[in-house]
Amino acid sequence: MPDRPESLTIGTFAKAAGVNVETIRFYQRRGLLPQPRRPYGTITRYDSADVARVRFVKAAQRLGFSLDEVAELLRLEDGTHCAEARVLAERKLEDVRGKLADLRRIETVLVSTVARCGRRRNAVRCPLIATLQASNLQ
Amino acid sequence: MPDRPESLTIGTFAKAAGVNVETIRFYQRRGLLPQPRRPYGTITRYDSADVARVRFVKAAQRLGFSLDEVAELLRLEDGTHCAEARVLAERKLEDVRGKLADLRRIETVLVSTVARCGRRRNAVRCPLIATLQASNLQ
DNA sequence: CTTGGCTCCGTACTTAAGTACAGGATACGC
DNA sequence: GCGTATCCTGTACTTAAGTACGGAGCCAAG
Ligand SMILES: [Zn+2]
Ligand SMILES: [Zn+2]
Ligand SMILES: [Zn+2]
Ligand SMILES: [Zn+2]
Repeated sequence: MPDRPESLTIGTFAKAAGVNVETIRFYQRRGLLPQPRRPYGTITRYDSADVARVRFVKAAQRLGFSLDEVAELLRLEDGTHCAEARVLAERKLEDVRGKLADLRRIETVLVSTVARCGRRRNAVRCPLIATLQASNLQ
Repeated sequence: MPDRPESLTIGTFAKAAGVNVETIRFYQRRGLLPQPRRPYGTITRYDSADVARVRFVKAAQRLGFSLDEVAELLRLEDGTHCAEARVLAERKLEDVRGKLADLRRIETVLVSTVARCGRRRNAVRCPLIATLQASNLQ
């Protein structure tokens, strides 16, 4: 990472991290990034460590961690709390598997619902709508 | 459905539909249920058709339709627009399959991440955290 | 040394799907 | 005919993850 240290204004920082400025400020308010402690009347500078931190947040988000959960992960950032980090990841894996099960069930119902639709033998009404109205869906 | 017609107050209606009163009013504001056109100073009564309508909303929601989408489905409620209903359902099925693919990818990454965690050979740091920091996750 | 573009900070708005509540009217049981 | 349960209406709050904006302040180029 050839990066001049302490050289980024918030705008270039945001661009480098692939988010926009408002998101940076939002993360500062949320404690995901340190508050900009400026001696008042100065412009804060950021470096590649800050960029890495935002990338960390985004990577964890892509795995389904909420910002609160990411904050927890960041507290373990020094990497000396393997057990705690593992618990968080395993819990998230359970979440993901739960959602997968829900979606598979929904997929099945939708497939059969679509199949019934358009296949109306001698019915006047759309069987898809009728099915929803009958509410015989789990 | 042995149900005295036009007999339900909003409270019993809500109970019968399995939602609470505020939700009924919310649906009225959102146009999912008709506005209570009362001759002023009277209490609106509801019947089993209203209950069925709320159940329809809930059934569609369980399949992942948003309230806006449910409103669209309700516009097709007479069942004479089979093609339109089918398009909506097929679009939703695509949504669901997209989400499934995302979650399967996330599951894979989480499984390997958890596996790396705790299995730190001669590293000082937790490999799970290190992985997130490296941001080498799709 | 001015001008235009960033930056800073605080506040308010956004979406979705409700939930909560205040203040007043009405209906029902006894 | 009184108490209270229920209703009606409107407004504001909730969560999550931002987005938008307004008024200053700072800074660098010309
Ligand atoms: Zn620890
Ligand atoms: Zn049509
Ligand atoms: Zn159909
Ligand atoms: Zn670990």
